[in-house]
Amino acid sequence: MTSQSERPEHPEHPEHPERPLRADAERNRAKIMAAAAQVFAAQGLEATLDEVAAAAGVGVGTVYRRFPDKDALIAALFDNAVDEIANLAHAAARRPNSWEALVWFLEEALQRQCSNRGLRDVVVGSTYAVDHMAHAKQRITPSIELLVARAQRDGYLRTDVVGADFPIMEMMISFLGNLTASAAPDLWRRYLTILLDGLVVSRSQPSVLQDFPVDHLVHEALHAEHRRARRAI
Amino acid sequence: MTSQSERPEHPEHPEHPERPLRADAERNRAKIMAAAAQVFAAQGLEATLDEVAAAAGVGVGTVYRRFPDKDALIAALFDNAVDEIANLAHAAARRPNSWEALVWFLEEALQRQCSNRGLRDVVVGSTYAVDHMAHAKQRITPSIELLVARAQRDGYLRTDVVGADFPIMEMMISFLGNLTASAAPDLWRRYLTILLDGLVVSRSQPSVLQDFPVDHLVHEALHAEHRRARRAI
DNA sequence: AGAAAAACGGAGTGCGCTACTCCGGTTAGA
DNA sequence: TCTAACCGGAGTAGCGCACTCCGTTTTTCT
Repeated sequence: MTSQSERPEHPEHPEHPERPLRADAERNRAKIMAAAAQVFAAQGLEATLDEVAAAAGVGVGTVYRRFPDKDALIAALFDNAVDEIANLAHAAARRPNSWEALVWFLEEALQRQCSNRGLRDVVVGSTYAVDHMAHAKQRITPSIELLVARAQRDGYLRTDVVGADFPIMEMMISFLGNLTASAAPDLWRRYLTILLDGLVVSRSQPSVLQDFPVDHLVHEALHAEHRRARRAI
Repeated sequence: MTSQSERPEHPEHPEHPERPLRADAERNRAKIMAAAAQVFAAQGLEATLDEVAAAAGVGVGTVYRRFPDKDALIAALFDNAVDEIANLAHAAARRPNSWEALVWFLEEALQRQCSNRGLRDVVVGSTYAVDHMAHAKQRITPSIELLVARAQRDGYLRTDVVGADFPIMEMMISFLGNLTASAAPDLWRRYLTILLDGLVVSRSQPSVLQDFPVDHLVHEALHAEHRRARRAI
């Protein structure tokens, strides 16, 4: 990511990024990235950098020594996540059956999105990593377009949907996934199945739906969510 | 709503709520409710009571004179919204065709939910009106259960879903609805159609999908959302 | 080993934001 | 006309969090 605005020289982010970090610094950098991924995935972007530092076992100062600000850290994580999903799309494209390729991609991508609240926050309205979104879109869109076109050509997928419908449906489902992540990490699959049953051209009977104690789970999930918001106990 | 915890006597909320308000006070109360409904629906519960007051054309003091705190105002609005949806469910139950009844209910309920961000905030994790949720659930659940059971009995609705699936699917869709409310207030209908195509027992071809310039709209919607979050311009 | 450079920790700071209060002025209604 | 009820909105209090600063520790180089 090239710095598009000449950032005022931060004392501890020298103009020679080539010089390798000291061993302990590099170790800490890795610990920070891992911890941040964990914390932001679990709590979303409102998580404090203090929390991230604590999870990484370092001080906040150390975090700020590696990343100029919260946004930079989040942007780095976001780029990683985008990479991963872009790779999934490519991998899917190499599958023989075009319907299974599409389904496989959706399942894999959603597995990531549903367990990553931070990802949702970036996509949906946070102020973080705003300028990385466009790049992510460019990166992923064409692959999805391809998967969709093939599934339609082969007569599996209804022809009145377009590539752009898929990110939307993914957002819908991953929203639910985030909500129920703690109570029932796989509940979203139930609704993906229903949605897929709505996306095939025709069918004579429903696909099998994974069973869940739905009523109970919803109660649990919302309760957990309310506790989360209350920020204590 | 009975006050379940003996609230310390607020000077301006006397113990005789029977005494009618003065004419201007009553007028203002109505203006506040209307403005609050509007503002919270549009912006969600993070909207300030200052904003509500401004929209109502009164001072903040006036708002606090009628409602002990923000939570009370929100709770009152929430109860209204729940009433409305409960009535929809009852009305739906009186329709002759059980499938059309279910579809009608979903469309009407979602129309409300999709244009009301505050409603979502209450349901999903806000700290406001927490204790009103249980009541709302009791109020609405049985009616939905009935609509579902009938549609299943008549062979329209797949039998592996349960009543509790519907609030979940509604949440999924209304999440999207809130997101795209400004850019394309009806986009959610597209995905409801697909979902419904996944909920019928069988079908030989897809239902007609309302057409949208989806790619463009998503871009718009997310952009708008990011601006909203930035809180300026 | 010893010195210089690099990195560390985490208490502290500043700031923005918002729920709520307070009181001098205004209005309804008898 | 008189007073109790009501109004407005500037001000307050307090929190939460991004970020800084500096005394201390660790690495690395000769």
